[in-house]
Amino acid sequence: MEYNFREIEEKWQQSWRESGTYKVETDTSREKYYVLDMFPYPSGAGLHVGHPLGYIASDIFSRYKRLRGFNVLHPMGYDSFGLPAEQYAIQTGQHPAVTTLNNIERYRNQLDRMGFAYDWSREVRTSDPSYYRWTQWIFLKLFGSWYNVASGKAEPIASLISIFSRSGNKGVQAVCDETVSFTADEWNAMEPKEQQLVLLKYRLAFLSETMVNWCPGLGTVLANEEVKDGVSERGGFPVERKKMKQWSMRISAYAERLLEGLDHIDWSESLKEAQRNWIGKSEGAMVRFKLADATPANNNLIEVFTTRPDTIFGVSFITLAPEHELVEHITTPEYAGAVANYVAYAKNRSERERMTDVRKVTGQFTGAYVIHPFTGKNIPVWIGDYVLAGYGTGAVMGVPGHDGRDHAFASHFHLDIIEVVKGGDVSSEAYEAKSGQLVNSDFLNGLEVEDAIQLAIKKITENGFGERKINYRLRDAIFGRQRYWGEPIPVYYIDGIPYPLNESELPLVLPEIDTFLPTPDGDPPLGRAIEWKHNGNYSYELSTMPGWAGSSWYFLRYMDPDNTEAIASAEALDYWKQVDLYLGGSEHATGHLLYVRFWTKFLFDINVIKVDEPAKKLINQGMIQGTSCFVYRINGTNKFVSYGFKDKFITTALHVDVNIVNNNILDIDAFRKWRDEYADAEFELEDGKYICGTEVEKMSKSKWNVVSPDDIIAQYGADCFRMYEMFLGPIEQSKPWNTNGITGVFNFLRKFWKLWFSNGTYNVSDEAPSPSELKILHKTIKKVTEDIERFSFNTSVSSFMICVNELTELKCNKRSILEPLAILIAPFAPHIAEELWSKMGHQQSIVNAQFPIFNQSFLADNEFEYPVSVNGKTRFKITLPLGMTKEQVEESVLGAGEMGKYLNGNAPKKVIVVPGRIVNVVV
RNA sequence: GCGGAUAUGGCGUAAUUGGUAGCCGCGCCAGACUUAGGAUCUGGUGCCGAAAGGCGUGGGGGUUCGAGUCCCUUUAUCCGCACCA
Repeated sequence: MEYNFREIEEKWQQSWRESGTYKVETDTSREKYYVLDMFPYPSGAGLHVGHPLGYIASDIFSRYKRLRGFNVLHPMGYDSFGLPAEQYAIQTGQHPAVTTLNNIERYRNQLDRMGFAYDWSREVRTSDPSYYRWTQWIFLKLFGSWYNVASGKAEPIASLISIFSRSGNKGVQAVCDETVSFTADEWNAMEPKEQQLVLLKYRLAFLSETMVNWCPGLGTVLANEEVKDGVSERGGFPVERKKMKQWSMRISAYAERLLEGLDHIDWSESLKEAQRNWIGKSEGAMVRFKLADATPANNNLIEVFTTRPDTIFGVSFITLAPEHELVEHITTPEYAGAVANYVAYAKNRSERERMTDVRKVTGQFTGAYVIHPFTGKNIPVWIGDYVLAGYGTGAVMGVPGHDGRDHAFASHFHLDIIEVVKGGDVSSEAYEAKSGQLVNSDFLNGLEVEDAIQLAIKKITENGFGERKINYRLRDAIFGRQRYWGEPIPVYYIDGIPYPLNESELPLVLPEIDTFLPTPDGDPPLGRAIEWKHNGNYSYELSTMPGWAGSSWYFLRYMDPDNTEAIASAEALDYWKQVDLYLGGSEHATGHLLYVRFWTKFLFDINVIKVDEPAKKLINQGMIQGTSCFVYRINGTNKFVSYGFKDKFITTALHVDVNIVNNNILDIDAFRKWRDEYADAEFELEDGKYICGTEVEKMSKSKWNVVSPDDIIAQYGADCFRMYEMFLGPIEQSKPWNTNGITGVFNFLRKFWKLWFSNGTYNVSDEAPSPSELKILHKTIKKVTEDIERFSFNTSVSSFMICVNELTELKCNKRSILEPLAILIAPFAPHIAEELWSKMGHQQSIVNAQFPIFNQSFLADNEFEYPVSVNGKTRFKITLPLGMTKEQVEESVLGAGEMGKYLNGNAPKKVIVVPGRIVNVVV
């Protein structure tokens, strides 16, 4: 009987589906293990060979854990709200729900063919009202909470209201927007509307006037991480900065906890580093400079943030961001025109330009001066677009001697450069190192930088010029998208004030609309749902939630996906707790993975869950890149030249479908048929062939380098595909896709299969195993177990190959060896394992078997060949029985005849014995 | 500029704590069976050399009896962030 993977795989996939093999229940009598894949956005292109890499790895691990007796939760679902389906709807009119449904069906089909052990009864879809009802519920909780710095957690807004009515906001330590202070009486005297506006500044989900990344091409705002190099990540449309009234999430309240939590989770260092970087904690001081001429705004003060308060005596100017609110108040009439011009210039310079000529120094003097707090000297106030409005206070103290950007600014505008730290030549270049002695700095003179920083902060604080301050780069997350295909924000407006829906009114279902474009007067598409009103009267919020909303808590929903009373039952939440192993791409480092940690911490604060990190361990699978192929068209013609001639002409490289290229040789007939415009293409060939150029790139439809797993599975089967993807290399490494070695894996599976058959018929014997067979088996058990535990699946595949080669050589067909071997391979190649398992007479699925336990005693050899090194070089070998003590080995080696010629009757200087490994003699 | 990672045969890679570098697979070479096939089996395959032997983990240096592994330095590639005060 031949290895017929097609028949086997179809048979078992059907059997698993019908008998619910992978269904999991909450079972408190057993130890749980939760393995999660980052759920996919179901795109129209379907899966390519890169997607399953992580899914296969997590599947192997979850199957392994199950064989080890754990109650394993391993679910899958879809992040099914998103822009592409909506863009498609705009183009074709097809409802995004329909597009999404079709895509999901295709994904499911492809996933099923790979034999994954998902419990599909727990599937979630973020676009399903029964799911997003709870996303909206979490929004309401966030809306109804504020962050109390004193208790270090989120609290209900009611507690804040009661504080306000008792003692105003003076003693309240909250993370909030800037507010004026008020007393209890003032609070109680406020109109309800006014009170709501104040509360909005404290809520964790809040509405505010903020600078946003506006993308006219997509007609929506985008989050910082959705903007790359000044254009939108999806679609590549230009993005501009714009002030808009927007929903945001006060993630900044959690900055410190998000940072601190990284120390307690087992995530890759590079990923943690990326998050630390994104949070961007810096310690320093807030310093206030008094304006020389009185200005009504802001108590006559300019606040700056600095990490180098020690250089306070080196300040020779102050720079404000052009958008800084004080600019218009402090500018003197003499400079008003120039300042207005500069502000306009900076505003029109797009994000992209700002990024591309970072080093271009521009700025403008305002005519205003501040007074140096210690020296009393007048210091000019400038504006410059190297200062960012969004970071710190939007103002910096210019210390040209010790900051490169300030130095460039001062040099360009001929401002004073004062040396205050010794160690460099400040006339030519800023000395930025945090070491050296302070000079020209009054009470700081002679101190080292570290000490000077401390003393400077002390003096600044004592004199009321400022205080110690920790600043974070992390910005609050914009939460509204002016799009249709997302969760409606469960809020309605009365008189411009947002009010939350009642929990009982959820879900607020997305209304049907006829066109998915903004309304003629510029409202988001939801503005087209004219009848859609709260109580028939009040307008709902017209923006929807961003893509990350639904994915920020989905790991919890899998625990109890059909619950209609809560996000999940307390029982399920208590049992499954958090994800033990999370697998996904590193591209989510500063997006999804930060937001999901944020929401987890929030849900922890409000006692919905008992853990405050979503995933204990996280592995980033590498990306499988595609190999793009190129043809070279001579410009202005329909003539294509082979790779070797491309530099002889002026050519344009064009992507060509990799499926019509074989070994870099273009199938010319297929190319002519590929597109009408190429039907009469002409070619210049090399040796009668058209050679394509290649490049390794991200696999993508637009690059025509997508390889679908379907073709591979059709040719070699899912088991082979799974093992081959693992065999390619370490899971975390990115690598270009190629099928060069797949025949090796396929041959292995056939050899493996043949162990159970002689001359084509099933033949397994009940004979007792020999010591050498047991040794092979246990060597493999040991290796594979260790490999799986450390996620080194490529080496496990190698171990299986060695094992099968050795057993084939021994013609071993003994049940006592083959049975454990089948279990061992089951996580990797579940179909073939299941088939052989049932051939051996088992009624129950192999997934319920027990993973074989390694037994050291079968490995023991009775002798070992020691390589004997003399002065580090291996000179000869000596065979000794195992189990000798260090001293016995040493004695035997020194007594060996060959040792004599190195010793010449002298005693060795030193003998190093590593039992069972090596002996080294130093002479 | 800052941060992170990687570097081993022709190729993908392996080498738990420093202990015989190159497992396994691909490719290649030779042979067998067969006959024109991208099939199967057997043997070989880091480099130089006829051999003895020598050299070998991006380069240079160090620690050690012994370094792919530890330390310093340098180069290249990839990824993330980037006027963050």
